[in-house]
Amino acid sequence: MPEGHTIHRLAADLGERFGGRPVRASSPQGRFAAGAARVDGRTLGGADAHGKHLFLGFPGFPGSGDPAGGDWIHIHLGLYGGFTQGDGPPPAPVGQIRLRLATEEAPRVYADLRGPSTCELITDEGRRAVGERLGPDPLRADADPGRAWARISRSRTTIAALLMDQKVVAGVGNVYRAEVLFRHGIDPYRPGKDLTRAEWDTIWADLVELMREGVRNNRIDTVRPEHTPEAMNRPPRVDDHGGEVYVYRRAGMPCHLCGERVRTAPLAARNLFWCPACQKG
DNA sequence: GCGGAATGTAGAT
DNA sequence: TCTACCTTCCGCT
Repeated sequence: MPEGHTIHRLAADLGERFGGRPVRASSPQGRFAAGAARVDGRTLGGADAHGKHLFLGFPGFPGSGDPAGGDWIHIHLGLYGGFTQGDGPPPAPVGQIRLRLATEEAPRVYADLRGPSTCELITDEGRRAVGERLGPDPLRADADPGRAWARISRSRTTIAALLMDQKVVAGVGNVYRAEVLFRHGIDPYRPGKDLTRAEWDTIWADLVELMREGVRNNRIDTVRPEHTPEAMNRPPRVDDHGGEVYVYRRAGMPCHLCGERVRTAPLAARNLFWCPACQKG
């Protein structure tokens, strides 16, 4: 599930449902028991996302004397973590629930977190430190694409690997990297230093649009209007990811634009997908 | 029911 | 470059 759009959507949803309200926090599974106990009963100040990192903020108690005063729950979903949200009282826990959030006052809502690679309690300073390790996030208003360009333009590493490096750009995952390179006809194996500034600016602007759309729809759609199944009179994609894409997980199938077979190869520990005919630039 | 892969990353080697 | 993490879902038997 999780590329940056998923995390930003979660931050928005959790902030809307729990923000400004006292929240019961627990760890039915037990692995986050101490952290949950520390924030249990406190008011959620807000939820924030940077790249694939989610932060739930619990301001310090008034008059507690804490200098910064806050605690954050820092969550990273990893490859298969996820939230299950619902209305009403939370059901009896099923399976391994690392963190359960619930309200006791109406409207009652709950959220269960399973399988995250990270779920830890951090301070304001810790929150800042995580942010400083990450590159600009196309979904954040404070993002500076120039910071990413400074690294890309000096690097012999392939653009496909650079896009997946969270220190360079935060929030892009395997689907967005494959799709954005296809959309601009860029050979995924081109070294970063061979890109032009104009190409990078175009890629960045496209990521901003695609990922915002991803937050809105809670899924990844990258196919332009003229290439949708309806527009091209082809069958829609049928798999669990939902969205329409050009090349991601379409290895061996014909390219929607030229009919060439989509290729796949491991790159930066993941399977890269691309069309060798359309992506020669 | 089992094996494998998956929108990810840290840490060891 | 490899392994561990540890959940879900798919396809195959």
